[in-house]
Amino acid sequence: MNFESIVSNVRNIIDLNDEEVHGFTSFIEAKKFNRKEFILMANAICHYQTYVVKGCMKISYVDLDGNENVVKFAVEDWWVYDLQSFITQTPARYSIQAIEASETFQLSKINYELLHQKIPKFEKFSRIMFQNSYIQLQNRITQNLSATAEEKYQHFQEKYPGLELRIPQKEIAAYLGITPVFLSIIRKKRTPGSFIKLL
Amino acid sequence: MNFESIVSNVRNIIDLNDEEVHGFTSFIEAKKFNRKEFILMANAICHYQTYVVKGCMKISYVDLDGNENVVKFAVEDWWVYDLQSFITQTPARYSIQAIEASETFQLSKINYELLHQKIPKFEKFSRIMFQNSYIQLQNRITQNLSATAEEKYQHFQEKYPGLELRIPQKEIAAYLGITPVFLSIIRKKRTPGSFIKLL
DNA sequence: CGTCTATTTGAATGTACTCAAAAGCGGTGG
DNA sequence: CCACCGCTTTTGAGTACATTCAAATAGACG
Repeated sequence: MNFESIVSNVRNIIDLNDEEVHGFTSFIEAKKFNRKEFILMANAICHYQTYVVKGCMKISYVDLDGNENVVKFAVEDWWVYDLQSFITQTPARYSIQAIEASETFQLSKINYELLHQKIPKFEKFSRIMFQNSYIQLQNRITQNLSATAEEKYQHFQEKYPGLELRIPQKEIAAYLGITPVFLSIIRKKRTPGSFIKLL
Repeated sequence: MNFESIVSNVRNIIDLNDEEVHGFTSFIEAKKFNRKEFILMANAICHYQTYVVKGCMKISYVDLDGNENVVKFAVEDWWVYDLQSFITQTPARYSIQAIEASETFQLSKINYELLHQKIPKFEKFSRIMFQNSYIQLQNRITQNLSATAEEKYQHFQEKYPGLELRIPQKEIAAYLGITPVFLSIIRKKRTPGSFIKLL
C-alpha cells in the first residue's frame, strides 16, 4: 500500500514523525470504487472521510425540480465527505459518486475519533480541513453571485485543470448550474478555429 | 445592561450555570452603531464576533465589476463576523456595515481565547457556531444554483421575515444577486391587485 | 452491429440586464 | 412649514444571456 500522497497531504498541514505516520496509516483503509458507484447516498449517514488517490468523484444533490447540482469534484489529492453528516452523524444532504474508477483511502468516523485521541495534533489538521472547506464554499458563492456562465466555466478550468477532458460535459454543466446544451455552445465559442487559421 | 437575549442564545446550544453566565458576560462589550457605520472594512483584521441585539447589519464584498454582493444579513439574535479573518487574524474578504442603527454585543478575539480557557465548554459553542455558518453557506449555494430570482426572493422572505419592509430594496437585490430594477419588477408581479379584485 | 446515452445544432421562448427617464421619498436649511 | 437636493424606486424599450424542445449526430459499450 502506497501511503505517500496522503501522508504528504497531511504533512502539508501538520508535522508528523515516523511513528505518527504509522499511527495515522494504521487508521485508514484503502478502497476502490467502480465508475458510477456511490460512496454515499443522500439520507444515509456519512461514515467516512474519503481521500482520492486516483480518479474523480462528485458530491451533489438533486433539487425539487429533479435537477442534479454538483457541489464540488474531488480529484487526485482531494478529500470529500458530507461534512455535516460526518460530524453530527445525521442523514446526509448530499450523495457522493465516482465519475471515474477511483482509488481512495478512507478514514471512518470511529477511527477519526481514535486518531484524535491518540495523536491530538490531528485536531489542528481537522480544524484546517474544516476552514478550507468553508473558504471553498465562500469562493463558490462569491463567484456564482456575480459571474456569467462563461466566466464560471473559466473558473472551473482553473480550479480543476484538465478535468474537462476526463469527465462528461453534463457533469460540468451540473457543477456550473447551467444546461448541458448551453455548455456545448459556450465551449464551441471558446474554441477559435485555430486549426483552420493555420492554412 | 440587558444580557437576556444573548445569554439565551448561548443557552440554546450549551448549558450554563449562573457563575458561567457571569463569566461569559464579563467578556462581552456592548456597542452601538449608527446607520451606515462600518463594523469591519474589507482588508482589515476582524477583531470581534458581533451579536445583534437590535437593528440590522450586512456582510458583503465588492466584486471586480464594482457590484456589491451581500453574503448575509444579521438581524436580532444573529451573530456576524468574517469567520476566516477572525480565526486566522488575516485581512478580511468582507466588510460589515450597519443598515439600521444597531445595538450589539461584541466578543473580541482576545476575550474569545480567554473565554475558551476559562470555560472550556465554549469550545462546543464555537464548534456549533462554525457548523451552523457552514450549513448556512451550503444552503445558499444549493439555492443559488437552481432557483430563479423570484424563488430566491421567496427564500429571502422566509429566512428574514418582515425584513423587506425594514431595509432598502437595493440591499435585498445585492443579497439575491440581481439588479434593483429587476427586483422592483418581481415585487410588482408578486402583488396581485388584491385591492382592486374586491370591487 | 445495435442500443443507449451524450453532445451538437437550430428555432422559439423566457429570464434578467442595461440604459434612460420619471416619479417618490427623506432629510436639510431657509 | 415648505422648497430643494440627493438618493431610491418605478416604468418602459431594447438587448443579452440562458433555457426548452426537438431532431440529428456522435460515442461508448456489450
